[in-house]
Amino acid sequence: MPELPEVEVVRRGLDAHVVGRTVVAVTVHDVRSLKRHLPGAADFVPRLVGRRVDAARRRGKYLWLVLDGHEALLCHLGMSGQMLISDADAPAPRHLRIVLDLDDGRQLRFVDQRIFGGMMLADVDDEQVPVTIGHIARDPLDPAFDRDLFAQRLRRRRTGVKRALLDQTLISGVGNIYADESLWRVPLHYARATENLRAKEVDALLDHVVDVMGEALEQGGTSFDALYVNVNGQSGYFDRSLAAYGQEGEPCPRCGTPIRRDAFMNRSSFTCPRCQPRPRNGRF
DNA sequence: GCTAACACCTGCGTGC
DNA sequence: TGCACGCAGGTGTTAG
Repeated sequence: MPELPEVEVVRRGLDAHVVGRTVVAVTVHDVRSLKRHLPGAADFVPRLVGRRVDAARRRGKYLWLVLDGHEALLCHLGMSGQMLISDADAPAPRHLRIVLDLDDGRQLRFVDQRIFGGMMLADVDDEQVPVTIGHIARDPLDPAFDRDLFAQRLRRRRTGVKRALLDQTLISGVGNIYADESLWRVPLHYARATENLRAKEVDALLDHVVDVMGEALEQGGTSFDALYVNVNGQSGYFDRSLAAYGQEGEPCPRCGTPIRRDAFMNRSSFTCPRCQPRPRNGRF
């Protein structure tokens, strides 16, 4: 499931293989991957053909290729999206949705099993950020990320700390995996009320978010199956380092208590019941 | 304005 | 063997 480190691995691959190339043809195999491009494939294809890719950029889990002119090809990988660089004659993978033929004879292929991701063309602002993601907050690996502003906004919220971490308008790039890992490291229970968090706890939480994502990035991201891969189709190794996420019943690496799984926001939360006790007045 | 619930979507694993 | 169902979860929309 691509979160910030996985998306950054893909961005680096695009930076190496796609920047400087020109799109010579576009094939849309499944229009559902263009559901955020409201004018549809009939508009998407001719607008993209002939465009040169000037840069590969990212904010949180959003990824975009800056095109010549004031436009970008914006992409979100959703839960199962992949951006693969392939030779044009390589066999088409299952769930191939969109293909960009490049001027070096290779293809940029968008593969997405569950179709939660997609592509769209968008205008960019003066900082070359697509205007359609103007509401997405900066991510904690962004040099311009403002820690004080984040802490201020977090403590104004009236919700649980994990719910806030997953809110991309407050802080971007954090998904279920890294939220659970960061909270385990502090340690904090996911239901701790944001308004009761102490400044030191917010500070520690941010430090751990940055650390856990940095470590994941060094290991090429997290992979539980073949769904997350870099542009060359290779998986990362960070799943071998997870302390809490997906470890139900396994001993907590800190105290040995079995990790517990709770239903949370139609998904799962993993905590150590001893290190991360449930708060009395928690918010879910 | 803020928060929470829900729909979207497919493949895999499990139980019957 | 085949079917039904639950689960995985990021984002946008809608309701309160």
